[in-house]
Amino acid sequence: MITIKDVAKEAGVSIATVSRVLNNSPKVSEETKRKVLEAINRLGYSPSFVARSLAKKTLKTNVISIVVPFFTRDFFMEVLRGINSVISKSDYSIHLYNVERIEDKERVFSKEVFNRCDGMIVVSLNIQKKEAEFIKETGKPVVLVDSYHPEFSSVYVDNKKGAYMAVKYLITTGRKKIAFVSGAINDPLGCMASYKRYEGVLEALREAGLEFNPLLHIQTGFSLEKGYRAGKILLNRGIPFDAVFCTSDIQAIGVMSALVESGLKIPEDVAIIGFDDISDARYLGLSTVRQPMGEMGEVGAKVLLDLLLGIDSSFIHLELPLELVIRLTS
Amino acid sequence: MITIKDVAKEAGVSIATVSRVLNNSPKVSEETKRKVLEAINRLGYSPSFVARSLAKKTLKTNVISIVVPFFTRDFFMEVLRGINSVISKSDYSIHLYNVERIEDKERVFSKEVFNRCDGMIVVSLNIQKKEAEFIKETGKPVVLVDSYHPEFSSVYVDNKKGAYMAVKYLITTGRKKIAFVSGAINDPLGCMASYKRYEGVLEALREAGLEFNPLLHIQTGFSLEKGYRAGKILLNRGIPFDAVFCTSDIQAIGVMSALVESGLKIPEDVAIIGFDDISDARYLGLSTVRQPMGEMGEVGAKVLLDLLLGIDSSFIHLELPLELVIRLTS
DNA sequence: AATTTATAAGAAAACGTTTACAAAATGAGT
DNA sequence: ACTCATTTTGTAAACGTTTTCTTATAAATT
Repeated sequence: MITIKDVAKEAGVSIATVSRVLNNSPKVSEETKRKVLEAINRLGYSPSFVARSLAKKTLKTNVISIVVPFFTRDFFMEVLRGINSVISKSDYSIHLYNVERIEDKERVFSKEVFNRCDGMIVVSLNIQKKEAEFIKETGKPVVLVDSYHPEFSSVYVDNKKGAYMAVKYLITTGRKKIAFVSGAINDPLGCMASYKRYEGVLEALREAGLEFNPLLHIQTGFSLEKGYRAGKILLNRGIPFDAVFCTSDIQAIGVMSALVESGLKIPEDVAIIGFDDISDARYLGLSTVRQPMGEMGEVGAKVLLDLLLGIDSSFIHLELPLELVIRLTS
Repeated sequence: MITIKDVAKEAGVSIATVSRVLNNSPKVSEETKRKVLEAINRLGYSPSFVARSLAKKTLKTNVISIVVPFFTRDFFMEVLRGINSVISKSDYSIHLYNVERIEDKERVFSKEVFNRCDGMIVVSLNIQKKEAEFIKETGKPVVLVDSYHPEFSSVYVDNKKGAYMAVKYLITTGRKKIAFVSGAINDPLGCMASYKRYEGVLEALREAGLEFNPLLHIQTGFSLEKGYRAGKILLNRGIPFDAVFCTSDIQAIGVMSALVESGLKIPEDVAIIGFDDISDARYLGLSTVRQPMGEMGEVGAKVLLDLLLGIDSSFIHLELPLELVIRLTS
């Protein structure tokens, strides 16, 4: 391994000078700078990141940790794409932590992880009191995407309102028996989206004087298959319904295929509205509540980058708008 | 910041002893071990990763770099999921590099990146001679997923054969004018999949004495929208075709919706076969060439983990099988 | 020419660990 | 009680940088 010493010898200067060139300190003559640069080139030297971090007071790692549950889901993919599009233009690289179980979450909020990065983006996970304290102690900036906490910069949408808009629209267009396919209302990892959307559904129904029928509510996973099964279950229960609101497009697509399979016409017999507006939704003509997935990621990443630059004024709580997109299924 | 010195003082021993406890060296009495552990606990000490790496000869980072182009595409997502499912069980964490442009690729094969990880998984990218030499120099293990190079462990499928199977099937079932929707044949990043599949198409046609009509070949991106447009273009050209083979399911779904929109019946008028077998394919009844996306990732990650353990016998060139899945579109 | 001031370069002390080596402490065998 | 081996502990030298002092050199002021 080639070290700064080798470079110093090759260039005929001291290691201090080499270091200064490396950190382009102004206090070094053009002449020696050239010599050192040449030596570096000749030897193909690249400074040890580890030694560097140790010597500098500030343990800069140039790494941003991203914590995301089930990162293979469409929503998280889109958020990740947004984050990545910003970060890949900086000189930070990405540490990715996929959390699917409680243990994973615990592992992430540890010194080991925080020691190795300069900042963190947490997607969709709720920050508990203990975790918040821990983060504060590390002193490193953390921004929340699709989640809210008073003490951390957050970029999010109003999930309750989104669901409210969708269900209200269904009601306005004459639907009276509205089924609801959601993720787990009490998510063990603390993803609040399903819960908030549940609240929105309740509010819209209450406002219209309609009753919420728990038998028309299915809690299930975020996949096409799970949506398909939810559709089957709803049909099997034999309770009539004329609309389905789903907490994700992928579930909605699954529900839709189950209904179509049973000979139901959409939207004549049953209207369907999803959530997210993934690209498939456009092509399938699925009505949905569009949330700016990529943008949430982008904005979150930008905010973190600013915080890392020390721009404290970039602390922010930003709500991005949702949009009800009506297509062919409602 | 709490250092090993503080712990030593608190426990009333020397820093060497603390270090021994940390690295659970056998040469330390139970009694002192307990004292040290207590002190560590009391102080909430966590060793500096950076100092540690510097002191150890072997600069272990406990990081695995994953290099993947356009990681938001279904195929790469599935591969990533496979990789992650293995790595998340180890104590390695993941550095993710998304490469979309040539510059990105150059940036990745650099000392800066290799210094910060113990090994690398490269997905779908072709390794050039220069890059291979560079990697060899670093001495760090690299495994290739969905790509092949004689000098590196590789896990891959036979793309040529996959395309051959699909097209041969179409021919066997009476199709004569077969369109081909692919990614770029000469991918600037060196993804060989489209090229290999192109070869497979040519071979199947030649074998059957059919001619390849370049006007029935569209090179485009891997998205539903691009597939949709490809379908439109094919229709607009006015050249009759009775089948379409696509290099990905997502393109196939796009093509399909364009054809259906024009009133064509599938598979009566036009048969369609995709590639990948993403979950949507099953629900949409899309015929396809299934490749074990998740498994490629899993196996690749396992091989890398073994190599990192120093098990040199785990160097491997492994071809995983493809399977032609016939559903409703062919 | 002698003094001061700027500027450029070097010497050496950090940074927080690990580890080879030396030194105690313990215990067994006489 | 005395040596010798064995275990446990401490001391100090690495690891590859940065950075604070110094010091040497050149330029500017008297």
